[in-house]
Amino acid sequence: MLKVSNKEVRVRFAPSPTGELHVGNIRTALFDWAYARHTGGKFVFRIEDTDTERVTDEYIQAALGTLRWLGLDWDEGPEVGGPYGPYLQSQRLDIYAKYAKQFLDEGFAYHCYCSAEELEAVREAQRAANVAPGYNGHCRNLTSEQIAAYVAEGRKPVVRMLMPEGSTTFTDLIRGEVSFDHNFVPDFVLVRADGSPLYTLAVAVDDVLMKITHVLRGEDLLSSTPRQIRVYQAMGVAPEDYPLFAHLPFVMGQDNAKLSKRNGEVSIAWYRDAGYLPEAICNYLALLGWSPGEDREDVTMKELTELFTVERVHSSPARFDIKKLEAINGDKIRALTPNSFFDWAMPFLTRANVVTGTASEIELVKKALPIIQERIATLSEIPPMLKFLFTQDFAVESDSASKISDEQSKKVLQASLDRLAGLTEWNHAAIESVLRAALIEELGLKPRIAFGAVRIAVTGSHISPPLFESMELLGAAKSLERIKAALLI
RNA sequence: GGCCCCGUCGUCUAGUGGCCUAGGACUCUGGCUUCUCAAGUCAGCUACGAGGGUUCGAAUCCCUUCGGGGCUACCA
Repeated sequence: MLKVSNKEVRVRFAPSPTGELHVGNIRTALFDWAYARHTGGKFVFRIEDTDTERVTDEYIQAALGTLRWLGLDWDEGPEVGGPYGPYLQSQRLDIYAKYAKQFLDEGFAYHCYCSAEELEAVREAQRAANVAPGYNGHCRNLTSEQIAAYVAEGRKPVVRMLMPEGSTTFTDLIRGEVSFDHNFVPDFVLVRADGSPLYTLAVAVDDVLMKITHVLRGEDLLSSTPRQIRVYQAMGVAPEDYPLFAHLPFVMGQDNAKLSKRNGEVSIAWYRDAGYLPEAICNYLALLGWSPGEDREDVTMKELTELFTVERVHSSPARFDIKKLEAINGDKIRALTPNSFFDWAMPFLTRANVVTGTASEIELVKKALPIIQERIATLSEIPPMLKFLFTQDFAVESDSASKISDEQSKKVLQASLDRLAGLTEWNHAAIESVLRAALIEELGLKPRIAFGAVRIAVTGSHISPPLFESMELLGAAKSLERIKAALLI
């Protein structure tokens, strides 16, 4: 039975930045963060960079930037420090070395001189014999003569943990009791031949030293848990002080399985550049493997911290569906205040070279944003939608041009031009009223036909923000000029 | 192959023995609204993987089976 503890909750997110963080990583980070905030505990951010071959400083920086952008603030970790630092494993090598030596001295681990080739041969044989694969314990009880011989050969040993007979059983907060027979948990390597530590050592040592109380991580680490627990035992940690484990279900790609570049495994930076809001990404990701219940789906970051519990995380994997993310993003955009929508929009407009940022442009942007706020799902749709208001070299889109080259369109445009030219007050209500009179009543046309032609002439496309508002914002001079020009198409 | 995890509409999920002729959301289809596109709104399609039990009663408990996934590294 789980013991109720009144210790302060300490949760860690400990990625190994061998690439940019993707939605799966972030979902884990989000749950870690939400759980820490929900319980009033600490959110610890640790970098697992023991794999020096694959982890790069660039990826580490990107990881920090991603969490910050998403609003997942950490209480301890890189840049902010904390009482149990350093929080980069590459800076804790002496600590791991100390424990490795201690395990060796106390008989929990031993030197293994087997070469990669020998190990591979053993695995081959095991596969062929159809028995459980894993280290065969060859170096467990080497005599001093054997050791001397290996050393003489120039072999450098790894440090290998000795898994005793028996089994390891623990209670996963999401999956219940899980048990592994040690026959299927072979002796594992703690320290490489070059003296550098492996994840298996570092993760367990750090979780203990950093006083981590809850380990919420991906399901792929479920089967490494017995190894981690063995390290706790070697460290002399009492069972009641082991962290509690909760293995989160996978986030999988659109179609079948595994996240890939094609479906979801793209960096969060990609989503940022594509115009997704942090709140939307977090809200959507929160729904992958968790739900607030009561037919609710829309949650703010604050609500997430209030509602999130591991009890409501379920055990089956979830498919990443960008369509739903998009829908949620649209909802979040619509919920933005005018000021904050403006703040989000400007970088997209400048990056797309639609505006440069002059005072007059900003004024126009502020007037234009309200008419498009409810018609977009991502911020990247803003530039193409507002381009017609700012462009210096206006031209009707080629596929729309053909729709206004017929006789009827010419009549519509000419009539519009005549009436609009006489307009003394240039505002959307006035524009609408004269155009309705001229096109709908006098020419007897259907609104969609009549206004469609004007829309193409003025905005350059058959899809645009509301026509009359668009014309008001464009101004009389440009609007008339464009209609005139369209007459010549 | 072995070990471990998982299995409700196409997708995310609600559901912890009777409230379930299974609810919500996204997608899709159709309608309304309508100056286009959206938004809004109404309706529709579609699910408890299968087979056995237990029980008055099962999506919910048990067993088997099938299917999916993970691990099986001097990666994490």
